[in-house]
Amino acid sequence: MDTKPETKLEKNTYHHGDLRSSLVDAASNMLKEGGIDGLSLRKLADKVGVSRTAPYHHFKDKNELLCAIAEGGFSRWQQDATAIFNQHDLSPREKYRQFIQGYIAYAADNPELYDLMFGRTIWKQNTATQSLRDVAYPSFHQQVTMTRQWQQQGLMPAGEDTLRLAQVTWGTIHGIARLLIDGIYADRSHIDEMCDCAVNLFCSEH
Amino acid sequence: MDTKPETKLEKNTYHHGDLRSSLVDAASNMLKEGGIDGLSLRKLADKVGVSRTAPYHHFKDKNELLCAIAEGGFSRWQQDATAIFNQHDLSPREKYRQFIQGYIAYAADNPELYDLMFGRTIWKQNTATQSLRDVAYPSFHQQVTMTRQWQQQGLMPAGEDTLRLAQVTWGTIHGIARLLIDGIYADRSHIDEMCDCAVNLFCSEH
DNA sequence: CCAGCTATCTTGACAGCGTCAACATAAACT
DNA sequence: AGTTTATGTTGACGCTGTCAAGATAGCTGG
Repeated sequence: MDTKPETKLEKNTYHHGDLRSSLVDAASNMLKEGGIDGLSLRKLADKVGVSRTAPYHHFKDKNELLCAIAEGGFSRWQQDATAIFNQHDLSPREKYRQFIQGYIAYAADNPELYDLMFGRTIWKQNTATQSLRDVAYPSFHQQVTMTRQWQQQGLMPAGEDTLRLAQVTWGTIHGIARLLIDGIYADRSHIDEMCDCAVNLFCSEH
Repeated sequence: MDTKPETKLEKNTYHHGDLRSSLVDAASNMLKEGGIDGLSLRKLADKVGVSRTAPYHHFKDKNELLCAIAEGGFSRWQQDATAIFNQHDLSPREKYRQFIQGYIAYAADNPELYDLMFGRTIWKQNTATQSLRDVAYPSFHQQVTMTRQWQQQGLMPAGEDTLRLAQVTWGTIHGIARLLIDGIYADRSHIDEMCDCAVNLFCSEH
């Protein structure tokens, strides 16, 4: 035999030692390649070098694995987002522009991951893990919090109900992201112009 | 045997007679029930009363069947849309409000169909049938045409590039529709308020 | 130090899926 | 009437997710 995949610290033991995170890592790559449907638990197990059913000792089913992947996606996006928000010396309007540009860029760079994070596979079926919820819900809620702030800064119309405004503005960037990653708008080259257009519509005159 | 599904005009012949449209009909229902993944060609054939592979004489593969279903979805939406546009005695603003409300209502009433029509299954994989393209592309393009008209009517900002504006406004209603049918915004009860909010953002003062 | 418990990994099996190949039937055309 | 063509059938293959049962190894208590 001896055909096990070698890593630096390969122990080649019966027990893998760190299978769970290895699975999430490899699965994230597989997701990137072939999307949710292209992510096969059997191929995944094969890639990591364990038997078909080994993953089932770390994830109840495919859904739980997907939730784990999505969780990582939310964490990384949260980092990107706070990096944008923490920038100084930027007008609120410019900061908002960068935010939605960064949002769509994240989606465009990780289309399959975005589809997993904000797609129906997890949310429509209502199969989100608790730990995924713990990461995702704050991310959803942040959109409302930020919207309130933007209203207070005079960037967005104060007259509108904050929740509705957040839903519409997030809906917009989500919709643009989806049109992009779903292949309806093929070219990324116009993203910037679209973001500018959205900012013009949503934000009061500079 | 005699277990064939009976219809009024049941001929019980070897040849079905109208299998193709029967398949599309039954498949549309199945889609409504279980979504794209829940639509199984084998169950479908069983439901219609033919053998597993009979559908393959009418559709090259599952994708072609899906395209045929989507085609019907576009036709029906086109009817709804023109009905809205043909209304008289309505201000442009009110007409636009009814349009986006109707759009989202159509999506909410036919979530799985909408997912098929505007989802990645068909467009990302670039597997749309020619006849589907012939129905879908005009529908996409209409959004631009209407946007230009709305700009000329003074409803939407004339300064913005028409194509970008169309992309952003369509992106918005598409995004809201998706958030709704993907189970991220669970309740339909706030649709009207969201539409009002969107109209306020996009359209100049009445 | 060793017995036993538990976590982990294995092979075997099953039902469901889309789809190809080969064959059967009926209708349509020459 | 005879042949082609359209449409239906059964059989088979490889893929999928997942359950059940058995094997191994590491941990924990006596």
